[in-house]
Amino acid sequence: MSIAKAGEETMTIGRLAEDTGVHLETIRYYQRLGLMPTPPRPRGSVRRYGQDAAGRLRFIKRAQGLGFSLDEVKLLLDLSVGEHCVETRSLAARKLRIVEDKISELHHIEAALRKLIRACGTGRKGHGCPIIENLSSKRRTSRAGAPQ
Amino acid sequence: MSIAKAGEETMTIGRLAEDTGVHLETIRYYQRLGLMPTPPRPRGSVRRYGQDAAGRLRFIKRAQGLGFSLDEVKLLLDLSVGEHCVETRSLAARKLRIVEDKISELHHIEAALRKLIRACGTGRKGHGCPIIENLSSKRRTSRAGAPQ
DNA sequence: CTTATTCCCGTAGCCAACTACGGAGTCAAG
DNA sequence: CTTGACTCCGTAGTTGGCTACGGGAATAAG
Repeated sequence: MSIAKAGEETMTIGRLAEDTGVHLETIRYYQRLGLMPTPPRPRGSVRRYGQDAAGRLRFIKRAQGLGFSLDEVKLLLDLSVGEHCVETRSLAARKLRIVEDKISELHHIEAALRKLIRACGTGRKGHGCPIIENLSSKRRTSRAGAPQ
Repeated sequence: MSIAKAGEETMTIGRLAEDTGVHLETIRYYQRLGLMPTPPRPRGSVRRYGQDAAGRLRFIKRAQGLGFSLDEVKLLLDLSVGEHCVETRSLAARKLRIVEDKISELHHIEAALRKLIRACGTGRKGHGCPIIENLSSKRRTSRAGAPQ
């Protein structure tokens, strides 16, 4: 993992798309957004991509699946090259806080779902869903508000 | 919590919006989608809302903040009144699976972020971010793919 | 060399989730 | 009973994240 590349740019964009399961047009879209690099075109030829590109794509998709917006993903990626440790650290810390909040809220939902399933299994009907109970109260919001 | 309401519909939609921090137009939008109830208009007057409406709004926003789409939130809300336990149960179970997956992936990110912060704190620069390393590998995806 | 795929790239369309607009109806204060 | 704020409701615009289209350039296969 450490070494690699330098001359391994072998895939065309189509192959890259196929390999990663990311739509070709989406890759080009990411390039426009600056999320994916746009390798230079060898004079009068097509662009080539290596494994690093595939990894980056997978990263984007996973992070996105966790609720990060493309802008946030961009931030995360920028963090990763971190030369300026100060802001990098605070960015990461803020991200961490958000992630922790999400985890804790998800744990609430998880518990509520289990409860619901159990109640449902024992024949208990409606009568006030624990999911609703858990999430519709006014108390501490841990910073809810902005979706995602 | 069990009893309540029945005559407590006191807020106008503007007040409801203010109380919950949800944009007024968004509330009306949710009504159109069937996510929020549209109380009847007292002959020749304005609609009124109670605390239940506020709770429901908070629920929607929280669930959404956890990555549920409005359609999914609708499902969750429908689950909550569950009279038909069979499908309710399977729906809840599927939801639970998704929630668990999200939690586990978030734990990965959390660990990666902590690592990054620590590495950053000890003066270590770039040289391969743990976040990237964690998320860009090809191995098990636990069902990544569809964003959210 | 011809022909079939791909690439390239700009532009346009699509869906979810809002957000804004505008005119007519309501309500609350003075 | 007038005035200013708010509500109603339909329609239209916006943003994020894609996805599709189309014509011309590049390979790749025969």
